[in-house]
Amino acid sequence: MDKPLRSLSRKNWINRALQKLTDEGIDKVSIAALARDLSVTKGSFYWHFKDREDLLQAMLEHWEKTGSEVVFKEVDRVGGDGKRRLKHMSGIIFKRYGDQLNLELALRDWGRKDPKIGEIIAREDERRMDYMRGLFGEIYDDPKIAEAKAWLLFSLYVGEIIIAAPMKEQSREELLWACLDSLFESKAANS
Amino acid sequence: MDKPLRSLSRKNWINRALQKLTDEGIDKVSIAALARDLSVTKGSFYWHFKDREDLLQAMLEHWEKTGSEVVFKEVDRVGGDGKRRLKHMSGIIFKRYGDQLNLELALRDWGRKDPKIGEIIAREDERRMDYMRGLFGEIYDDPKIAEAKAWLLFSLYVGEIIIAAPMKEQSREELLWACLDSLFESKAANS
DNA sequence: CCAGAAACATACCCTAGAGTATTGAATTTA
DNA sequence: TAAATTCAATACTCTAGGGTATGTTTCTGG
Repeated sequence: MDKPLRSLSRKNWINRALQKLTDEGIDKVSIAALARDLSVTKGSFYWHFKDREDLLQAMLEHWEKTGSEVVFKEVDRVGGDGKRRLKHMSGIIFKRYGDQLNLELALRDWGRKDPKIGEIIAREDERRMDYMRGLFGEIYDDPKIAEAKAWLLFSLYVGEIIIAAPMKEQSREELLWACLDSLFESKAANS
Repeated sequence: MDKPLRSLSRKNWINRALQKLTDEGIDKVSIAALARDLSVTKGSFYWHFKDREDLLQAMLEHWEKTGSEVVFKEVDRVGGDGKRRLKHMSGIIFKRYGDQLNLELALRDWGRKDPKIGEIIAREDERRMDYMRGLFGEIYDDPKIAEAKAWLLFSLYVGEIIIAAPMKEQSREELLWACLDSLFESKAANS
């Protein structure tokens, strides 16, 4: 099925580039450095890609395809009420590890520097918020409360990536679930 | 009081550099670019600084001096119980705007690339978490709950900076305060 | 008014990286 | 087997940036 290993494919380049983006940020995603990593010369790169922009575009497309849409689909497939789906989704998110989280961060940082990328990230974020706001809407009558809860959960997702402080009272898993539970304890709940 | 404007000071360079860091990330903090911005040549830079490392160090020191310690001092000065201090602190944080938040983000991104910077950020984060955990400890008996609440609040602080989705049910201020209120509504509260 | 220092300019070297054009080798395909 | 296609190497150009060495101006105190 796979193409012979002796020759590289676009996908090889994209994967390496995503790794570099994860590790060192978008500015360090240089053709020269990638070529060194892949033990080839730039001649190969310019066969597979028009220019650097072409590569960056391809990286984005790859990310969008493996984004949150996949998670939503899976959560909806299993089903359940709002609370159940939120817990299901959080379980998936909490299971993500190192590189996956760092890629998310590196992309967001890229988005802050480049407005074009920023818009893509923003659309993705809006989809996520819409989804979570909808689920919390099943739990809380007040749409303002539902939005606040959704925002807190979203913040929890991204906060974990960015906060560098150690947990002192419990493990990471324990803490995240305690945070989630905290979001379901409210006088304003209607179900 | 001020030195004559015709000649630049270290502080001028540092400020410009922090601005560049905020706007375009640490990789774009180049001596050449800063010199262009300041309408001088590199000759000036190397009078005020030994090399680029010297500048980056100076930028960090400036940030550490204007960090969270200032906020803690102010909150403790006004005083009150845990809940009151947390609200007071949040009021200060929520008032921060554009550049100040983006600098925070840019620094964290820098910290992810450079382990030495990462450690400085981590120490700062730990101080912040310790402070908030202590205050929530006044409200919740269970230290695990207190830590979770502190983590959620910290996540809210940083989440606001990074999440690009628009609020749809309320203004930014309303939402943030609704989030904060949500953190104080718990069956496990003891006061 | 002049010596020295402070602040900057000029001119240079060196490296990294984007991009192009041409060439060369391996594989397919006819 | 010969030709075409695929993939990569080589050899260049051009620009940006770090760093150094040295020249030039402007300010300041004696």
